[in-house]
Amino acid sequence: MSLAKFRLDYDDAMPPEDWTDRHVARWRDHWSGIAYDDEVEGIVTRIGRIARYLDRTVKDAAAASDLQESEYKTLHVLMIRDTPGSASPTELAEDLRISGAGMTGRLDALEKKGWIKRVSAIDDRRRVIIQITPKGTEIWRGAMGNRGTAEDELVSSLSARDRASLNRILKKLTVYIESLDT
Amino acid sequence: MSLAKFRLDYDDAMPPEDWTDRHVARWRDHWSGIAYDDEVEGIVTRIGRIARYLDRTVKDAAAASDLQESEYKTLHVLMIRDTPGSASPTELAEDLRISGAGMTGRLDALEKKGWIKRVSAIDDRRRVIIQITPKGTEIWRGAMGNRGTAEDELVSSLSARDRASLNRILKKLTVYIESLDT
DNA sequence: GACGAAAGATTAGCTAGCGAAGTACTTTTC
DNA sequence: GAAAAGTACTTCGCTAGCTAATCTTTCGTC
Repeated sequence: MSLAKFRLDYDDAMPPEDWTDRHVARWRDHWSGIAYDDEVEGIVTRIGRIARYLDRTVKDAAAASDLQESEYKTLHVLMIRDTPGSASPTELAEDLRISGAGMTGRLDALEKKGWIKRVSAIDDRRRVIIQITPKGTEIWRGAMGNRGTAEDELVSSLSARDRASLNRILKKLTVYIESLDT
Repeated sequence: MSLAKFRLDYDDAMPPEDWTDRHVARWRDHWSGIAYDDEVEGIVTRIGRIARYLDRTVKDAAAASDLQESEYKTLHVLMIRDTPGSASPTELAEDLRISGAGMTGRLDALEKKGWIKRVSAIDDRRRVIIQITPKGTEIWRGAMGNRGTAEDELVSSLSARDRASLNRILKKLTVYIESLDT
């Protein structure tokens, strides 16, 4: 009980100043005529900075396995689906939010390295099925390991209680966002 | 008091299922041999998705003022500094995290449109000073207005209490991240 | 105070990804 | 059952941004 109380106090203490605090303080005054809210700006800016950090960790994890970020991400979306390691170029392009033309380029490179292969679908010969190879699976798994570490370390700088709160509140935001696009 | 209690209950209620929940459920099993934590994955994935949504709102805000995202962002970093509307190409390139060469290209385009001008520094003639023009300021302010709206709407889907908690917890993460890079 | 090193910006050549057009199939429609 | 419309992927030409090289000016030091 007193432990719980201690935890509460500990969690609720405001952390020291960060880059965003300085940014907000500097910018508060320059928005004359435009609606401005410190708290909104703080949340939005911090989410942006955290996301950028996470992107960087993905890039580093890829580099540690001698992969380009785009190569890692392509293998990744190929693996994290209902049918792991198997998908059409169109599906992958949608997941990666790149064009079909861009996808062809990426797949060409991956195929040349022997990490995926193209097989044509028997039932519909317009379609191509991308299949990850054992070599591709192995290299993806390697990068995956490095990546987890950095994410775990970031999140473990929070108490269990903060982790749960954060997840809950973030989910409110994603639920809102997902309710927007029909 | 009873209102406060109600709010507490309301805030703490788990929101409905989102994309990330489905993603986590689907992927929990496929990580055999790799450390995996639902909560970490949830936080990381949600932050990524929210950041992407925010990026999209910036892009839309820019488009609504007939600006390319890169044009808006360039004007933006030029405006949000200690000396608003005035900076060197190198400083801008650092803020935008693009190369010097890329910066030259962007500035060429903005100068042609009459939104910035290059003046050379009197004290150090290697340096070029980028100055925003009144026309540039006006177009930036326009895009700025649209942008705030979407961000405000997103954040206002949270209670005041959740907003404060979120900001506090995010700040712990940014403090951690900023402690990493020396 | 001269000359090599450094700094700031630009130019040159390259690459990834884009949109639009093209190719090869499949489905719909009359 | 053949023409028209639609779908899946690839090719083509272009653009933005990258690295490396260059040009101009300034700084440091002997």
